[in-house]
Amino acid sequence: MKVPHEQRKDQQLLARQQLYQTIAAIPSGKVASYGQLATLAGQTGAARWVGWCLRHLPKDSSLPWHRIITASGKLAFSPATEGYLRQREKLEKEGVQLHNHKVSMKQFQWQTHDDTPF
DNA sequence: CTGTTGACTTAGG
DNA sequence: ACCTAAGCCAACA
Repeated sequence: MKVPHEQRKDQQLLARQQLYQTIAAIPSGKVASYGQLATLAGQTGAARWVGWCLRHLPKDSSLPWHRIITASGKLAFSPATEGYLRQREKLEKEGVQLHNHKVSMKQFQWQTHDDTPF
């Protein structure tokens, strides 16, 4: 039996792993929002937490972090920043085009009907 | 322990 | 369509 402190730590770790797993499940060419991922990872309403996790992502991580955008269809980075350009580059490489700093709703929400892996 | 900050979201103006 | 205010979670000073 662990002390509550450690249980909480384990919970957070588990949540992060679930989040990573969810992110990894995003198909190429599609994108998802922060809040959406938070919900799928069992942390409904924790969009900022998702942002925090991505910010502290290991450099060598192979997660498709670039497929994560805001709920409004825009990139979370400010335009003209390095992060914005990197993400945009990766997205376009996968066929996701940005129209005036925004992503088309069609590529948004990767889980269209019943092909959800959950 | 309070306040701030950040790869966010939603509801109202 | 853009701006604000509140709410959200974790980390840091």
